Parts: sequence; C-alpha cells; structure tokens
Amino acid sequence: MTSFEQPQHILLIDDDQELAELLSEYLASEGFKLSCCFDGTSGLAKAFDDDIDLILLDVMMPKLNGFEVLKALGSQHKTPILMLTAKGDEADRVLGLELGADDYLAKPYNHRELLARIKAILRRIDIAKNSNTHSSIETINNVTLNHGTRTVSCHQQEVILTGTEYQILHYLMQHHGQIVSKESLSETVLGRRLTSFDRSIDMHVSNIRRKLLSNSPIDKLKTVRGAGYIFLSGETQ
Amino acid sequence: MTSFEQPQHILLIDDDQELAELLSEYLASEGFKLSCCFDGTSGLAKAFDDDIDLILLDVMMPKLNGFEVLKALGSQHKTPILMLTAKGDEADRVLGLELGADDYLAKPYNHRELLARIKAILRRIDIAKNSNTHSSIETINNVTLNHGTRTVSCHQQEVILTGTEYQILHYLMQHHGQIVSKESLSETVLGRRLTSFDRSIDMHVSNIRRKLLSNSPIDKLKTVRGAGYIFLSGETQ
DNA sequence: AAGCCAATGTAAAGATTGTGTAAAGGTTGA
DNA sequence: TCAACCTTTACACAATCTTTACATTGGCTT
Repeated sequence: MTSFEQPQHILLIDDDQELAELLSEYLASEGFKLSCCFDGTSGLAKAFDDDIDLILLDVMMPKLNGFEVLKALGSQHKTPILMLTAKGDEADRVLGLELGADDYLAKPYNHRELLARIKAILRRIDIAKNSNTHSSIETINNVTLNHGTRTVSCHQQEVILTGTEYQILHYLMQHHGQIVSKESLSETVLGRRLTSFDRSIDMHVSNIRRKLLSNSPIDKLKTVRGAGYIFLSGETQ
Repeated sequence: MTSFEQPQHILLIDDDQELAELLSEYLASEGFKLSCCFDGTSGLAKAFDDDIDLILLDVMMPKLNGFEVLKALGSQHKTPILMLTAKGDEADRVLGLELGADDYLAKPYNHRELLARIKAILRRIDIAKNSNTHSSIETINNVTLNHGTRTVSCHQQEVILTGTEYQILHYLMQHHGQIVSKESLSETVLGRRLTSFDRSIDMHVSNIRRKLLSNSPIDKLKTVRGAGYIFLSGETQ
C-alpha cells in the first residue's frame, strides 16, 4: 500500500556514471526515483536521508568501497541495501550479507532481475510493517478478533471476553463451519483431557454465547449434540 | 528483540529427505528450529501456520512444484520465502521473485551462504517492524517522552521517573495500543527471563501508573489479565 | 405417544489465580 | 555512609475458572 503513495526513492552508490544514467532511465520508467552518488563517502552521507527507500551499493569504488560503506552504516541501518559487484565470488556475497546487506547481485546483471529483487525487498518491508500495526485482525460472520489488543467485537460493538473465552472463540473461528469437539477444545485451550463430569467448556461456551447475543439477534454458535460446537460461517445453512 | 525471545522457526519444503536432515542439524546448531514437508501440498498447508518465521521452498517437487506453491500463497503472504533450485536459470529467478519469493539460491549452495541469506531476510523484517514504532515517539495520549533529557511529562507537567520506569514506559509507548507481555518487558528492559514469582514488572508498572495519575484523571495503562499491559493510544477503545 | 436417559444450558457457589500495592530488604554508586 | 533505586515479601482483593445443582432438550425405546 505505501508503495503506491509516491514514487519510491532509490539511492545508487556507484562510480560508473554511464550505468547510473541507464539505470536512472529504466527505473524511472518503472515508477522509481533515482539519486546517484559516485563515491563511497558522499554515498554514505546521503544514505542516512530519511526519504531513501533502498540503496544500490557497488562494491568497487574510489575513496570508500562498498564493504566499508556497509560497515559504516551498521547492520541495524534502517534502509535496505542491495549490493552490486563485478565478481560473483561467494565469500564476498556472504561477507556482504553478514555486514548488513539485504541482497547481492553480480554484474553484469539483467535489468529485469534487478527490478524484481528491488521490488521483492520493498514488498517484504511493506508487509512486515503492516503486519505489526494492523496486528492480524480476522472477521467472520460479523465477529472480529483483534489479536494485538485481544479484543472482540460483534457487529462493530465491543464485547468483553476473558482470556479463556477469547481462546475458545478463536479456536472455533479458526475452524468455522466445521464441528469442533469439546475434547479438542479442552486439550487445546485448557490444556487437559476432558473428563466425564468436566463442564468447564460448556460454561465458557455458554458465556461466549450470552455475550455475543447481547450484540446480535442470532446465535453464532451451533451445538451439535454428542459431537461439539460449530462457529457458523454465516450465509446459508 | 523478537529474534531473541525464542528460536526462529523455519519450514523446509523439499522432497530431498537427506538434505532435510543435514540442514536440520546445521540450522539447529545456529539456533533455528526446522520443520520439514516433503511435497508441495503438505508444505502449502503448513505455510499458513502462524509460528513459521521463514520458508525454504524447493522448486522441483512432486505433487505441487515450488512455483505453484508460491502462486497459491499469493504475493502478499506474510511469511518470507527463500527459493532453492537446482538450476541457476535467470528467468526462473525473476519469475520466482515476481511471484512473491524474497530471495533465490541455486543448488548446490554453501550452508554459510544460506544461513547469511536467512539471517538477512529475518533481520530486515525485524528492522522494518520496529522502524514503525521506534522512530521518535515523542507524544502519545498526552504523555511526552524527551529522549535527550530522559524526562517525561504528562499533560504538560513533568513527571519524575527512574531509569527502569522510563524504559518500561518507553517500550509500552512504542507498542501503544497493543498488548505487551510481562515476559517481553522483563526480557527487554530488565534483561532477564520472567520467573514465577518475580513481581518487579508489576511494581514498576504500579509506580508508573501512580506517577502518571498524579497529573491525569484517567489511567493510561490498561491491564489485560493473563496477557500483559497496553499503553492506551487515547481516543476510543 | 409416552417415558426414559444421556447430553446440554446455565445460575450460583466455591476454588483458584493474577494483580495492586505497602513495606521491608538488597544493591549500587557517589 | 547515604540516598536512590530495584527486588522481594506479604496480604488484600478482584477476576476468572471450575464445580455443583437443577432445568431443559433431543433422541431413543417401548
């Protein structure tokens, strides 16, 4: 999603000016904005700019070579780095990756592959960022679970559940539309075998039902006598 | 941070059982946990498990090949994927990356390089997730942190916190609106595992609460019984 | 259809666990 | 040594889980 808000800004650190121009044109045609630095020192300075989304870093350079730039940036640097190199040496690749590079491409490279790798890195960052903030929310049949806050809402209205109730509802929703036995609920959620006169699961389900029904006219939990419970998927049936 | 809470879990989808064993041993020695699936179908099913941190996906496989698994997972799948292939074909690499793979390694590969690539991907995800929150928090819900002077104010009035209290509040604010477990607070701030009768975190949180409440009528820290604490973002909820 | 019984619903009581916090005990650094 | 701070202890209390008890239901037999 962030990827389409504005052109992604790529910083190329490479002393080959001819290549820079070619690349700039190609990446522009793919919707990227390219800035160039022709030696390690100036590249290092620009690498800390907040609006740089990705760095293409050549290894062979005057003043400061690629590995030295990597070291200077540190492995926790927040902008991803794709290394470019004339040699395809494995030891170099490993060293680069260990120093904090995200990927490694040997020259001469195909533009399409470079583009694919750039996109792969940016896509992964985008997914990782969102997975954190929107911390996995799932909605089925008007019931929404928010794992980040361990909260539940039914028809857009919050419902207060206890920890165990939340886990049971979660498990039932994971298997929505299919029967979930009390045995598996007990083992998964309560962590113990279901014994003859243990009515805990029944009580928890009863409580969940009551709480959900305060926000919805229809029961979302169906009892299958002698078999277990089903969280109804909605629609037909 | 997340990286040290528990061993990272890697899923290998490959029909070569011998390789699987070798890899399992090697990765275990590096602190990873490896699960294996020997065909695409079962691998695909396991790929959706929440506790998988990274997938190693072989291209040549019975039932469903690597590309088909990729397609089935979709390019927005939240677990990163490293493709393994016998051929080093460039067209294959590009196709894999475009379909949603994060990286590509040709067999036979060096274990050290595989490890470096795995770590590079996981490191990048970790940084991306944290960059969201870690960067300049300053003010949330009328509570302001001033990193330069390590001072805190609540509703424009200074609050005196000890070092540990400051760190705990900082961590909670970094994850505002989300549950933060006592375990991760203990590990991150106190630098030790939370043990059965350790009440330090409770005490620190209690003290932070009291100090903040002297400047504000409403409690900014919510307790989620059995789960942890949330620094409330303000507004609704 | 009537009657029986096991399975289920659920209110209420009882047991257990997690949390808040005062106060005491330790630790550290000036 | 003292002061500031962190940790442990202790106890109260509230939230939650489990058990008990009884009502209700649905399927089965006769």
